[in-house]
Amino acid sequence: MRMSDGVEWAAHCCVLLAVVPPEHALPAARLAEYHGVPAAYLAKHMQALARAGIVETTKGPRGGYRLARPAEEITMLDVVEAIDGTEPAFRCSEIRRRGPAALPAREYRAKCAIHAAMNRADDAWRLELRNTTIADLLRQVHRSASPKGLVKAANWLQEVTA
Amino acid sequence: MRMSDGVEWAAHCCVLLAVVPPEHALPAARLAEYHGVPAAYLAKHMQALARAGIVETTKGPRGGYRLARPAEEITMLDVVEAIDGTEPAFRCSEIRRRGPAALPAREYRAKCAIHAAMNRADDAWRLELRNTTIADLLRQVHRSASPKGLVKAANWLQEVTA
DNA sequence: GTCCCTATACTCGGATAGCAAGTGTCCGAGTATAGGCGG
DNA sequence: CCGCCTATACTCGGACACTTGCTATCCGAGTATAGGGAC
Repeated sequence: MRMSDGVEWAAHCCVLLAVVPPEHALPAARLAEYHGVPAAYLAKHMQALARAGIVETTKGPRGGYRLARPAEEITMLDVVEAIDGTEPAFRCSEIRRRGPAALPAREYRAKCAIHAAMNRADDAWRLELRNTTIADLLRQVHRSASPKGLVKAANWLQEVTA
Repeated sequence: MRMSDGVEWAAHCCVLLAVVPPEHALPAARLAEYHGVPAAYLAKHMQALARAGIVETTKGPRGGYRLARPAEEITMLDVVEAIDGTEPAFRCSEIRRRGPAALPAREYRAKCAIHAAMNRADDAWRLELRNTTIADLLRQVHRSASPKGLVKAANWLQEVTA
């Protein structure tokens, strides 16, 4: 069970966009440059964020991406679901209804126990992701990152938004 | 992010094996027959369960699989990890260390915030799976399944273990 | 000097190849059993 | 009749094709800007 690498990229991009002044936008090429990832592929994932309403876009010169709402209101779950889809990892194929002990469909009123257990775990996972916002991540980075790194990042931002 | 279908199959097989008398064993072909799935492919997953020490095998006639320990001591997480692997779905590639704002490795003492958030969610997921045992599932099935189905399953079992 | 127009360059967006991992299958190694043979 | 031996058939186990979905890339559609020209 592997999560798409795009989730990591998208999350980092959201954190970076959260520190960009709202009147400015960052194009996909700059986001890719900052994170050292392929620009064309990152663009694909940014599209997914745009479709999900997490970021909004401006075309043309001085255009690019910006957060569509305050970082406090963007959860980790929003980002994960935008990139990876909203479907649970586990898909019950109802194999209990097959084979020699199968019964007519109406006899299966109760949910499959295994399916239910998987759903509980999935819910716990989603709850945890929902409890972390982009703003939380940003605070954490501000608190724990090396001062040198913050300065370097700020300088780079000022250069590209100039 | 898709989980292998084998997890569902393996879980159902464990539940079924939990009701087989300990002195009997069920070959992969019978397990596949009961669940209506391809025998050859199910065998592959049963091998994984055997490697993980969840089931033990007996070769030759009257051989097959049986649980290696009481159903109370086999968790859903055991089964999932046996089939799907123990690695977390999210893999941090440390892209924060790349690009124009990168620093020497020693500057990154704190864990990546995004990585940490993903790990928390992953831990919550695993905790929930660890809290459900095969015995729990079996009890749930006994309680909620249609009586007809239980009888039908019991008859089938008696036939193949005869 | 001011306004308008046009050409430009830059942006996103979706459609298109490539590849890795999961899916599905098969045949060979090993063993408990059942039957036959000898005592 | 009893015990041993052999052949058998049944089991798991790992090695081999195939398909789906993620990875990676490119080119076309649309737009804000900048520059030039007319007034």
